[in-house]
Amino acid sequence: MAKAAPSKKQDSFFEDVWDVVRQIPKGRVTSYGAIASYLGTKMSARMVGWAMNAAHAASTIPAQRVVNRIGMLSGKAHFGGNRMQELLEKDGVKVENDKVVDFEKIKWDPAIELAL
DNA sequence: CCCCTGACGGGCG
DNA sequence: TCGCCCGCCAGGG
Repeated sequence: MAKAAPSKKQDSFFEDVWDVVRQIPKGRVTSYGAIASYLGTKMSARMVGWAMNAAHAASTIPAQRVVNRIGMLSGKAHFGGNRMQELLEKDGVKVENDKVVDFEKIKWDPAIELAL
């Protein structure tokens, strides 16, 4: 329906966040802050989490690969039960006590990986 | 229009 | 080293 919008204004950085999350390789994880920093909103990691909330509704977004800075499955509750952990383990990511094992080792930083 | 909450992060005590 | 508080941005009541 021809919304005739002069410019979509990128639909906010939400799509940008999803695009980054979609590029996260299997077996790798990243943090909200890393994505926020890559987008330039490093001070507002919360917004990344907010985008994830919308991403969950859209599906097709491996939001389970996005955890907080300590590698804890902070958004696990939003997946329902231990769905997030199961998805991560299926990706080859070991999770223990709601936390990613060797998080620092498998951490995927978009500011570095996508900088290439 | 004002107030509160939220999947975070960093600083200070 | 652990714990508490403030800051950012946007949506909902």
